[in-house]
Amino acid sequence: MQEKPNLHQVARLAGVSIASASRALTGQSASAETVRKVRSAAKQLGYVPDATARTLRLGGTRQVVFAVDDIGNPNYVAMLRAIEHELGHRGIRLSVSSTGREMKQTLDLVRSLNVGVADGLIISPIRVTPQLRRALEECVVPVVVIGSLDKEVAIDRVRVNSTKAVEMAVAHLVETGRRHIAFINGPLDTNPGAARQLGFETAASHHALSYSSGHMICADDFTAAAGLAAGNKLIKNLKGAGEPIDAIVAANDLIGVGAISACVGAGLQVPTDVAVTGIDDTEIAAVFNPPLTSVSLRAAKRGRQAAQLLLKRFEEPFRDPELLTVDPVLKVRASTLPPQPEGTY
Amino acid sequence: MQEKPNLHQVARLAGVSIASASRALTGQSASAETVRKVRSAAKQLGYVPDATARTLRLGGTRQVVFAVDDIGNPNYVAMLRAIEHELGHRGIRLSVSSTGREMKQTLDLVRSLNVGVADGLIISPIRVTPQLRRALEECVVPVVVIGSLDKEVAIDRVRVNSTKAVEMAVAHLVETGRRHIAFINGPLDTNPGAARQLGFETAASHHALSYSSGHMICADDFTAAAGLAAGNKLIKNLKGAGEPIDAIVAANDLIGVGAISACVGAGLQVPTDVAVTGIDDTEIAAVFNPPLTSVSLRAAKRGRQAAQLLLKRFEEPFRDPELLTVDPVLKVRASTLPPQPEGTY
DNA sequence: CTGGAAGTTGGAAACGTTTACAACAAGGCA
DNA sequence: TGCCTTGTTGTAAACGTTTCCAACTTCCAG
Repeated sequence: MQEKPNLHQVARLAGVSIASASRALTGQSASAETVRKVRSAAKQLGYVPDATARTLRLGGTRQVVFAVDDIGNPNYVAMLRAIEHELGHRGIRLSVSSTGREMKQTLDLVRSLNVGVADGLIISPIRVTPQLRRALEECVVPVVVIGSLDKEVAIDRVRVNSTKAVEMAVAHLVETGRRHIAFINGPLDTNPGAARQLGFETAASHHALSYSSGHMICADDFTAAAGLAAGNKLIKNLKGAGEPIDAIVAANDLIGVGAISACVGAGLQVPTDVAVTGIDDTEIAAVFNPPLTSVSLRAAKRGRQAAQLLLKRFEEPFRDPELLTVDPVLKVRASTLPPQPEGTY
Repeated sequence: MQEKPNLHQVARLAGVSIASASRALTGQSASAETVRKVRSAAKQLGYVPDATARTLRLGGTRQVVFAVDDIGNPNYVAMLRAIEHELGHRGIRLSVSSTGREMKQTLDLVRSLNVGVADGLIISPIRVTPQLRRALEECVVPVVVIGSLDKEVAIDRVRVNSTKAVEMAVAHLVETGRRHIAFINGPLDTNPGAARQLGFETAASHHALSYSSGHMICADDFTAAAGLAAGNKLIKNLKGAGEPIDAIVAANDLIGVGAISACVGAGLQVPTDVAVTGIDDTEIAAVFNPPLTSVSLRAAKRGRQAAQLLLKRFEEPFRDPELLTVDPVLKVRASTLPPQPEGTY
């Protein structure tokens, strides 16, 4: 820890005015001699310009905030990496905020942007209240939303059809011979939860699957631990009701992983007895035991696109808001191998 | 997006000087009448004080940076949560930086602190070069290191004995009847990698285990994918050499998870044929299939302590640097059940 | 030799806030 | 009444930077 010198001291040491010192360092018009003197003085003192003062003068911290509910979810980590990559080489720092389930924290965060902490916000909220929507609309810096917003608002947005993702998962299970499919969702009061619920019900009726309310259960959140708990409960309930299942669709990979553990704990083989699918296609899916079939929601691509939208808006603040949509893609792995390997026919 | 009003406008609307306006809002001496007028004017305009200007005047952005190599590692997420919790209710924002394996990025980050972007840094580096050590020493803001630093430097630090953690893992395996133990480490040029290597070799000789160099392999990094690749290679090598193993110690949970997948892929049952242990006791350990025995390195506790050290240093900038040590604890799960259940004796 | 162009320089203002200081009013006490 | 205390207010300086503007030098063409 050392005291940091300021431009006055550099200028004094170089024997020039602070205006000249500033120009010499920022590369404005200055004589070669002045530049040399100032550079040398700056180096000698270890001078670095103060970011706060510069920000105040210039307007614009070169910082963007990325806000998610749970940074522990690998899905968001994938987004984060993509955003960081996109913004990083433009000299923009990324500040990550894991807001958790407290809506107040999220609101505080958005409001804190109004005090000039950052130049922009990329947010992927799972719960959207009217307050949050208003806060986002009224934000003094550009906002890009990854996900849903219920009502149309004039904000740049990247979305993915996760309803369709669930439908794809169900279709895949049906195609590989499963008919008794259960669904472990996340909380229904979240946007992803609601969309996926719709997807399951649509697909179930489309494929004329018979299912009862006992086939659907909601985990407390989108984590593996919650998935395990919900999976245990689901299996117990269905066993009690005498309704066997041969497949589980999980609302995301973490829940899916928890569900597999629940199956194994209950003595059910995956995929022999029960097939399991996840959603998100996170890193864990490929290395789980067995590897988890999952529907990719293209987190990295969405992150990249969100960053690009934000950059575009920096350039042209008054563009019409844009809505980008990416399509889910199915990744088949061992957790949904057919009960009798197809090769045996 | 709206234009943001400043204090001048509030003062003008309230019919007072900006000094009075500032005092009224910050709660200094001001008459009830003035406070009322200013408050009302501020609310009417939607005024929020500008953080940059305030920072410039007051000194001190209320922001701290947390830097890690890979935010995708749940271990760091646990630290992050603890730090955020500790700093959050003191009104300090936490900015997360995932520096990746590029040393240059880390150096840039540390240097960027010298421009006044944040008031402090908590860093958990896995590779420490002399340059990095120097940059940390010369940093103008307080730094707390979670992890090793090779040489003693005058910086607050929280450490854990991960050498001992590996020894505990090996001891546990030996106690449960394993004798042919392999080790999948992370990169040896990292501090955790080096410490764990030492731990394995110490423990192996202490328990008089016979092992060849073929029993030790290094994954490319501390991820599950690298663990899977290394696990595959390890199994193939040992099979080629005709050296069977009955246990694998992995340098962290992600590698451990990858190792289990490798075993399963090679037709080895876990824990019946091969026991596997991880390190870190991250969330994934409890929900994996089978649940992974792991040695907790108390990530949350270390994060909390690091945050507290930083806060203490804010209070007293010239305290002597402190070194806190936490002890690892073993969490036994199904991945190391003895080959013959102990109950059968 | 003079006028202007081109290039360089320093003074001072600005960004938006907080606060030291002085001025002022009101009130109490001798 | 005069003096001191107490409380409130406004002016102005400060934080560290960038940049407008005017002044200065140098040089060249007329």
